[in-house]
Amino acid sequence: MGETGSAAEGRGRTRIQRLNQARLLDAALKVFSQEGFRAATLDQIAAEAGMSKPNLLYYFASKEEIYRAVLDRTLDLWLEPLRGLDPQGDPVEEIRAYIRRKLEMSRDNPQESRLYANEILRGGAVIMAEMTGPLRALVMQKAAVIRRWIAAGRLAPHDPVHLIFAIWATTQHYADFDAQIRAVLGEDAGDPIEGAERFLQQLFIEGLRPR
Amino acid sequence: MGETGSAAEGRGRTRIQRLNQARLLDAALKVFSQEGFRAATLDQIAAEAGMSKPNLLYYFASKEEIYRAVLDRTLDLWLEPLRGLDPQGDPVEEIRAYIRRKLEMSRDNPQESRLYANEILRGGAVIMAEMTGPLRALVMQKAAVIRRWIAAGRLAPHDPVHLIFAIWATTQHYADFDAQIRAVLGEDAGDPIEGAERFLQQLFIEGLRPR
DNA sequence: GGCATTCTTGACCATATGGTCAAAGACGGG
DNA sequence: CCCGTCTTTGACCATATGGTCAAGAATGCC
Repeated sequence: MGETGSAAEGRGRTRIQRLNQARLLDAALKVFSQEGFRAATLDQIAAEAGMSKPNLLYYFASKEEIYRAVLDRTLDLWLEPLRGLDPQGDPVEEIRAYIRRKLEMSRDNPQESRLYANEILRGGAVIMAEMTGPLRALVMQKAAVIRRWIAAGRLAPHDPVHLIFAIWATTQHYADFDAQIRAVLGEDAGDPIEGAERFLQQLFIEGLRPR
Repeated sequence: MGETGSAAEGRGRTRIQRLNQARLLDAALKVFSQEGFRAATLDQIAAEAGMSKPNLLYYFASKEEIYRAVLDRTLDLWLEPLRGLDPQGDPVEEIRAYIRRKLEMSRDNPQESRLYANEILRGGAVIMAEMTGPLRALVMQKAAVIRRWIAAGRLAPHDPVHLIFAIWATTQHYADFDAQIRAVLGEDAGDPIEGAERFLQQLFIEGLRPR
């Protein structure tokens, strides 16, 4: 008897299950990231995945379940760049590398970024537990690393948590506010993220004051 | 004969019209900013304004019309801080003041910020004209000012448009991602924006490199 | 105080949407 | 190639939602 897909992705038992769950999660990411939870419809997601709505509901028991599944799948990807901040590395170089990784993420996975933006704008009820749990813990851990760097005089004194917020804000901005950035920059201008990389590296390290 | 409110706000002819249109726009701001266009419902907005749905539709002919009215009303407010960047002022002090004004905006008008974030996440079709028109023009004008400051050696050389993006991103982040910020900081910590002000002023001006 | 105009809303409509169900169709081990 | 299991979907249901309408309630000018 089928436990009708109440388990998330990797747990599909048969080949067809794994394939279709993956197709559905991709489709759901696309739709949820553009529309947000409430405005997205199961018909849209099913159509995007090339199947019928009842078939979607065969794999995921409800709209909320597939939404949670997409969010879960994305969370790890989302924390990875910060995890890579190496306490043993050179502080300035580590921050540079973190900014670079986050910008790559905005370029290669803008949908994931918008999915989170949508969720958090709505209040983030669905992922509140991840935020006050693993996310908060990781931020605190890396903030401690940065504080040690500062204490050793290898970084100017700044609040490390707000520093992390600033890196999130500036890098994710290029995914979340893409429409505005293209409108302001004009269509002709090349990839905004290339300019962003140069600019952010310099701003974060050197600041605006002339020397 | 009633032209049934097809005009936006200030144009209400009678006292009751002005009052009710204002009440509806406030309610609409609240609901649209939290839910986004599609997920918001007219019933919600009407209830929030303390009246019936047909009465809402007496003042605004459709959901899209009240949505546009809210967006329009907010746009000016939104551009004001950048308009205040004074070409005659001291460059570092002007940037500082701009960051301060934008942070105040995030603290005092977070709903407006989220309204825009929602709209732009969806692709910004409704305000595309404002973005490629007035917004783009203002950004280009102020970018020219910043470029002159740089040419005069009064600011370190940076791409001025990306600088404006970075200020938008970091300051609006505290309104748009409020839920995440509070989750990471914990409930106890005071007003996040106070810490943000100190941090951003320092980051933008001095950067991270120790000296 | 009476009347035209402006406001307000209960009842209603068409459509969209999350979700159910039963029956048909594809798969795969024996 | 047969049969039990897994997939798939058309038809359907209850509810929500944007919007209409006609009639009643205020309002304000004369």
